[in-house]
Amino acid sequence: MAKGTLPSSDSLSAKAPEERRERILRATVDVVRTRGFAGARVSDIAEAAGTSQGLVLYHFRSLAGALDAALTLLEDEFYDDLARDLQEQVGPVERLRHMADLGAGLGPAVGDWRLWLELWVRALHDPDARETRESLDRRWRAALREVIEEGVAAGEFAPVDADAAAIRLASLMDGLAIQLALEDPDMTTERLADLWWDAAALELRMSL
Amino acid sequence: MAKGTLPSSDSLSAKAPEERRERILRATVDVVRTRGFAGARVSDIAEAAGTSQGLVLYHFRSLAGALDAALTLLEDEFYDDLARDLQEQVGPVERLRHMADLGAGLGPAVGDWRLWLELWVRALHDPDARETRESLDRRWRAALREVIEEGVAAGEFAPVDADAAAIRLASLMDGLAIQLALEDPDMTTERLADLWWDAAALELRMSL
DNA sequence: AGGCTATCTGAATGAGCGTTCAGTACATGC
DNA sequence: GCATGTACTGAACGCTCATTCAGATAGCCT
Repeated sequence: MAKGTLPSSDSLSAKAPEERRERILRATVDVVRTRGFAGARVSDIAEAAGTSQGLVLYHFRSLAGALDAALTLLEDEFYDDLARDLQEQVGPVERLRHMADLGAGLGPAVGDWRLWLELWVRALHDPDARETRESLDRRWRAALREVIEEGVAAGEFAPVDADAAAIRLASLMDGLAIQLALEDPDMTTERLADLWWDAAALELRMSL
Repeated sequence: MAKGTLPSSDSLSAKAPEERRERILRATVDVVRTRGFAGARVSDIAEAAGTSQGLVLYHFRSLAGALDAALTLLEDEFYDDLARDLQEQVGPVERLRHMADLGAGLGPAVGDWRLWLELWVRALHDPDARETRESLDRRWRAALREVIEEGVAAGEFAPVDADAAAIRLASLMDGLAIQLALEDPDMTTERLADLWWDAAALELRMSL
């Protein structure tokens, strides 16, 4: 007992290999979150996952491979979370309100904005990351545009240019989130949600 | 001839040491712009400056020292450029218009948004960078707020909450600029300037 | 002239880190 | 039971890169 691979009767393992792989992926995301893409070391990941360095490389071929895999995991989860989250809301106003909360980091979905910052900078130099972030952004913007169009159709919002409104509101969210991620003294989650919501009201001529 | 340090009679040098130091600083900024903070190597800087690695370390003690110095150079120039640039404009509307152009990367001032992205991420992990970016942001936001207050006082803008409007417009600029920096297919300098200007018009109830 | 200091170079050093590899343990099929 | 493949480990390798260092050069003071 108490050695490398544990037999199926032990407390850990079970369907060991896949579970292990998953653990490493989670660990990779965590490490990127705290150390950043540039600061992520194989040893950090291994330690965070409770495995050897060798295993990280065994499953993902290289550090870059692990980082890429973590990126796509993130992308997939973002899609799923966003879709599920928005389905739960009923009208356009509620959905929009919910998106404000998501951006402010309240919902479980989007996760940490620090990761987004990291992704952006990695996208500056890595084509894979560039594509991932573009895809994520498109998705988020499209969701926003749909909500806006829905609201316009329902007569809850003024008949605005949905495309422009969506890109502006999405960008505003990004910009506000930067301050939040960097812990700017005059930005909090509540203030972010308020500022964004007010901007949305203005943009869409909602009666507050 | 054609060896290490050149005598004062030669085509280069003159007040050599300071000039050399400056060259290295410029080179550092350039390298960060293209390779990023994380990718900047002493050898890159030396090569870009046309000097030896040794000299970079001689002047700045360490790579981190050079990066820090480049950061403060950036900060100083940003202040100067911004102040000078805005002084040249006459009314609040012109100034605001000018800020839109600055953000879009037209003026010579602000420089590349890629650098800002890099700064943000560095700020996530380095306290010095955090302070620099906070200071830069405060400055930019303050300038924006002043222009807004000026416009409100002159009756050109509606009597809005200048603080909220400034932080929103500044954040929107950041968010839009991210797309620009990442060369998102549906963002251009013109579109950025337009989107931002429209948002400002909306926010401040300017009659277009 | 002869030290002294500032400036500058190129090679050497050594640490950090990704990747490779030889080997162990276990499971499965024969 | 034996071979084979998968999962996994820890040590070793080798490369990149910041930093150190032993000089070289040129002005400056005396």
